[in-house]
Amino acid sequence: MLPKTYDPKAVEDAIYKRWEESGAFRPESCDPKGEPFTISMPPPNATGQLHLGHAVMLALEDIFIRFERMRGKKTLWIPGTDHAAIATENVVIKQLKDKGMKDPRKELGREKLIAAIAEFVEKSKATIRSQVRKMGSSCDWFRERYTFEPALNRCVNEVFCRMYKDGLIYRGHRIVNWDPKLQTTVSDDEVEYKEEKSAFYTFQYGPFQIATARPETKFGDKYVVMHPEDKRYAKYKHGETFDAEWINGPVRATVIKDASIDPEFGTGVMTITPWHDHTDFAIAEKHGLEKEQIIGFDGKLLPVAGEFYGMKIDDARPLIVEKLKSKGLLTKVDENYVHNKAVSQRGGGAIEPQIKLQWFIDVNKEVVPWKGETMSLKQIMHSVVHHGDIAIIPDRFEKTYFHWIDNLRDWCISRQIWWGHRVPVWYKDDETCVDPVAPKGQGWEQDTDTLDTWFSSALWTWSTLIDPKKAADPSLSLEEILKQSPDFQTFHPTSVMETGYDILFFWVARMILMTTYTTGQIPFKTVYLHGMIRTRDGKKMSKSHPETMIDPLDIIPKYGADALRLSMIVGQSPGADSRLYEEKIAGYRNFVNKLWNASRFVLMQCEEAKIDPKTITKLPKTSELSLADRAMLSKLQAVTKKVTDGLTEYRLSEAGDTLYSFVWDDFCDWYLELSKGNANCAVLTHTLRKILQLLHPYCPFVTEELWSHVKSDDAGLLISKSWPEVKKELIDVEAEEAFLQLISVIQAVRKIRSEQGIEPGKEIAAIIHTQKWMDLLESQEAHIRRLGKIENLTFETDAKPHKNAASVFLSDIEVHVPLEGLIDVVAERKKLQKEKEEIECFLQGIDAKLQNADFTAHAPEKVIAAEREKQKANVEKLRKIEQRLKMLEK
RNA sequence: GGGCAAUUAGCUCAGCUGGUUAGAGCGCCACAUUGACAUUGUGGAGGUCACAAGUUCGAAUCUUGUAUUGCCCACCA
Repeated sequence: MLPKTYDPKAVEDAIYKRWEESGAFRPESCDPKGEPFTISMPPPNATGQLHLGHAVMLALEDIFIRFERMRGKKTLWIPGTDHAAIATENVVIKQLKDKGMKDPRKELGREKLIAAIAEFVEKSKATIRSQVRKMGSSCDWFRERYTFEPALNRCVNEVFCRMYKDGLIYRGHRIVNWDPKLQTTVSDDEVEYKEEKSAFYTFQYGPFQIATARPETKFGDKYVVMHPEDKRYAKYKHGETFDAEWINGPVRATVIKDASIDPEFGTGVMTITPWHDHTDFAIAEKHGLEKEQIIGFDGKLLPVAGEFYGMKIDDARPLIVEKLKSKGLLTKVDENYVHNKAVSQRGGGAIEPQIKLQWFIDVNKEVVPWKGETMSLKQIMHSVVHHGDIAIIPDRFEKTYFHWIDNLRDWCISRQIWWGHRVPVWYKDDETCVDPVAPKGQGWEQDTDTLDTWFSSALWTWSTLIDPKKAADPSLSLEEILKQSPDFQTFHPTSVMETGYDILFFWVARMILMTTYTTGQIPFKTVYLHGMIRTRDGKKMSKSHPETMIDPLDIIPKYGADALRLSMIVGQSPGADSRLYEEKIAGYRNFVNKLWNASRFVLMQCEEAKIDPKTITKLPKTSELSLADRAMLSKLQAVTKKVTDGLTEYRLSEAGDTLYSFVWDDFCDWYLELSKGNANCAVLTHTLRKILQLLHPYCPFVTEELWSHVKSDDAGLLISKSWPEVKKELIDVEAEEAFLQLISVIQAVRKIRSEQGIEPGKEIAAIIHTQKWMDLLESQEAHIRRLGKIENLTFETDAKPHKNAASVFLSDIEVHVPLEGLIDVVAERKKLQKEKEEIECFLQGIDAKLQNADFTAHAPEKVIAAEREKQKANVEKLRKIEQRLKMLEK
């Protein structure tokens, strides 16, 4: 016999092991003729622990996969981890520093640091693997991949070189986002803007007033820019020069007219610092102006700063202002100026724009063949979503996606860190060699930069499907490797890419870019974006506030993986943030336990009837079924359809919610209750089995465990069981309707009990006046007695009023419970009066509606018919209430 | 500055293309309790569906505007 309470801790790990050993996670175990269904798991960063974001991702993808697997598709879910270049290098460097090392990069050197990181990553991968298992993820571990493995490196190198040859990758001096703290460039998407209040200074610069928040960049300024239409400065001509006294003495400056200047802002004139500002750089490029570096890559001022040379910019700023002030050049200070400061998403330090020799991907060059046209990478990215090759759920993100593409600049892909795929370019004297493998001969030095981690992640959907052995064969081209990799041929393009909306640009867009370019295929057909999980107050969970964090690893032992999964999926709509807190998880834990006990009940009924549930293989004939049986089986068909449709259309929350209320409200609260006394074990078992099947994608552990107790002998694991089909012959609308009537009678009796304050346990009698439901109710007498706790039950067709009886009027039935002088006539009258008024008011509304010619002309017949029904039922009810009131008058 | 979303019960949220007297979970109140389940059951209280105007026979649902909140993008020297 099952224990009274479900204990997930006791069974989850063993069940997972059984699944894994059965081979059920592998596509090889599926029907070979099944249509492929593939998901590439977004690889968690190999930096440590899984968090709730991963848990959501794993739960959603596991639901997709389990559902499609049960539906007979050849499903493949590839797990993996990401080497997460900057993030991982940071973590390890920090760890080494905590151990007392001052500058790990210098002290260890490239080789040793990489070895240290690799060691850390291996440990971290092991942790992640076990955590992914804890969530119940049914992914194919034999195909686990890693973004920094040799096969991936091969792909990265091949793609890089091909893009270089196509002119899509170039090296150039361009303004980039420099992170002085991490000593590397970062891409535009890795820069965040934080609001900051700072002083805003206005200085005298020759005849002009110029405003700036960053006086420390102004040493090299020798251009003043203004709008060509600005009348205030009409007398100055473009290209004209003037002399000005400046920080370190006199300078000669040139006037530049450019329409990008906002005449309304500040004084309408500014000086520019092309080396350290994106906008200024663009102006300088346009007019062919000189550029000069002011701030070094270490964040300190260069010799151009004169006496301030070598100072950190933050320290120098007040001194520079002081100096200009003493020279009488400071004309105004606004202390409350609010502007956005660029900070590094990774390191958190200030970002300093710098001009640097870097590698870029050109997103505008139209050289890529796509569907018979030659397009730029930007255009392809736009096209595949625009033409519906790729659908984004929810679709509003398509707009965001297009907007991002429109604003996309060339992607800076080189990084000055050591952990990552190294740029496959070699230099020797003046020669440059771009090739996947190192050139032969002495003296070649490989480029010291590594690639943006998203460069390799962008290849994820297809690089994980290539055969690593083929990838190791240098004689094969990338095309040949793809052609000779059966997994790639079978499983690509993948079916669904499920990930958080926060990496739509970082990752999803880049996969589209790189995969269409490399393979000529889209990477996936559907993008499903989930929202962020927030705290109860709607705040972000952050590491800096540990009390706000919910750690899946704390939750799983306490509530079970199933409860956690449900709490993150039900009530959550795609793309929308949701809040998670323990009470919610506990609620689903209760649900899982309810299911457990319902199964226990079924098993007990079978035991009592001396029927082994494992021998039950089919349902009894319809003629042998009770009303409740037929109603239940009928309802089960509707639920099966709704859940199947919901899962097919990615409405997971709705389908989950349907199951939740079906199990709790219909199956447990009514069907099981009605089964007490005369249980039909075959129907009970059948229904429970179907429920377990339908719920399996949502809560795989508990359903698998229960399945082992109720399945038929020849059935294997639930994970490999086929998905329930809708059986039309079991749909029985009449039974469902009759069942509702039965329930309302029982509820009516309960209500009277409650309203009249009838003592608990005290048996009462009820008289039921029926019209058309007479036969039904008589046949259900035992149920009504038991569930309504009624001693005597009388059915009458003529509506003779009973004096000392409380009444409830249903549309077709009225129920009276005779009370021995207990009835409070005044209260009863008041209640009925109120009810009467309500019905009258309601009937007036319906009358008006039905009288309205426009309504009868426009409304669909179904709606009109429903209104008529309502009217009839309520008129009848009203009549009864009036009769009853008259009687009470006496 | 541009864009996207949200606003429904004390809290967290459903409510699909307009059509029963607007729902659920948690919380709250009352009652129940030996045998599936206290991780329970029954009953109940609680809502001018943010506001305003419009379209319609009919609006939580569609349109427009307003307010509040959140997010994304751009960025101003």
